[in-house]
Amino acid sequence: MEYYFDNERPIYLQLVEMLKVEIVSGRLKSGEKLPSVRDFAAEAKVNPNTMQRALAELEREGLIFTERTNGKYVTRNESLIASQRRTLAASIAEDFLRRMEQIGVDPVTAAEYISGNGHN
Amino acid sequence: MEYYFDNERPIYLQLVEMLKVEIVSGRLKSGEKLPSVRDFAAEAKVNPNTMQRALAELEREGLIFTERTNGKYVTRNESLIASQRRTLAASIAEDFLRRMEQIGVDPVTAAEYISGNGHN
Amino acid sequence: MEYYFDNERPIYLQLVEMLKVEIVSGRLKSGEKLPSVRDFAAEAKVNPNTMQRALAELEREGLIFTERTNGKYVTRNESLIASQRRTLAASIAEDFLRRMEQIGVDPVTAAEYISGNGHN
Amino acid sequence: MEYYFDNERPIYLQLVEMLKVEIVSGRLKSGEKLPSVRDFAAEAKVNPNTMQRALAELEREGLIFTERTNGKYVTRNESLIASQRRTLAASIAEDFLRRMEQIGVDPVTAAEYISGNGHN
DNA sequence: GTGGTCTAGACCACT
DNA sequence: GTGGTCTAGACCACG
Repeated sequence: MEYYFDNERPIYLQLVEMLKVEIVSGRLKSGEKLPSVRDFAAEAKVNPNTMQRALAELEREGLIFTERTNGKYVTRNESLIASQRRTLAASIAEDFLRRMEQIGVDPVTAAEYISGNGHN
Repeated sequence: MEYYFDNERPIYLQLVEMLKVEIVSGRLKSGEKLPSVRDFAAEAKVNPNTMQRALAELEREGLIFTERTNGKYVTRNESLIASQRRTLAASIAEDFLRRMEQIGVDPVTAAEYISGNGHN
Repeated sequence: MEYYFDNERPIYLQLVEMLKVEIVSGRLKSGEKLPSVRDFAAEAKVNPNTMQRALAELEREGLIFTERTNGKYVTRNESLIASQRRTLAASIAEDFLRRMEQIGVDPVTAAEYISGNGHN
Repeated sequence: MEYYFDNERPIYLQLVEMLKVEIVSGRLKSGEKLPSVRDFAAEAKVNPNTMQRALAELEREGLIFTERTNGKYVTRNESLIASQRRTLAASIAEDFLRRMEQIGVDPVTAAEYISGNGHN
């Protein structure tokens, strides 16, 4: 996994988003053990505290859990993962429609670009 | 119009994209005279050379034209603008599907998030 | 306000509890401006980051809110404060009954110590 | 039994309280022989002198007595134990009301949290 | 001056 | 070696 950060938003929030994508996509599997905070931070080239903060946020959302002194794991609650996927998908869809509206394309026409009917 | 740039890509290319959106959306109207390069650059807080480069690229694509000693104008070729809108829309749609695939949502399901049927 | 911390639990959590008590008791009034994070930290003799963490937690719970570049304020949502007071009271009551049970006093007898009937 | 001490108060006093709870709750039975001071101290992970001091205090209050060369025993005076239980219960009740007052809950409302009527 | 973020480095409990 | 916490100090955007 590649980590690119822009300077506009907090790194820890960008980490949260990227990790969330990894989880809901299944690339980080339900129940899978994560690297140690230190290793994970090194991999992403951020300070361990920053990674810790991101993981704490994911834990707060229930997507990962901690076994004390042992490590952190992706939640085994697959329905929660599915729910988060739907939420993410909805926000991606919203963003899509917003960008389409920005260039003067109404939602119905926008939908045609997805379902692949009668244009271009 | 707000101008935010990230450091990952050339600023002039980001300008090209933003200006293209302004044109195909109609916020910059067909035939409308643009501000002087100097003013335009000041408005976007970039170096005039950078703005010049972005406008040259738009001219190369036919979206604007120059009246020597007089200024630059948005093209009056509305079918070209429409064509560019379709191209932009197609790339936005492509990006949408790519992001959906990233999180494990197939195109058919993705389309339902747009047409608003049977998900969530 | 006096700040004493024990070493068994994180300082920031102890801060959260103490500040919550201040708010639900009304000593920190609804809508009242808090001291700056730095001043507040100095007053409590903790590192500003620690105070920041405690305040972030209170904000997450909705008990305080931030006006960017301006300061932090106690929520104006008085029903939320009342709700938190009930929650806190319930946990204090639970603790009371637990301690009474610890020394072999059943809940009914325990209640008499509160309502002040026929014992001692 | 678990022994946790905070650093704010003398350990021997904390021991006194914990042992008193054990006695009035009946987990240490009337007439029961206590472990040797040495063993008792080891169990609680404190210095034998500290344990000795705690037991001396309990003896002063009559809750335990010493058979010279033989060991220490919980008092057989059950009415004293019962009296101590009432005293302890009263102080727990007092603490409860104090904490409730701290958060702005008056005694009558506090009592309802115990009897379980008409709140929340 | 405000809050927010990030880094570096340390110490702790737990196993 | 693990996560958790704390401190110190720095930089940033915003107004």
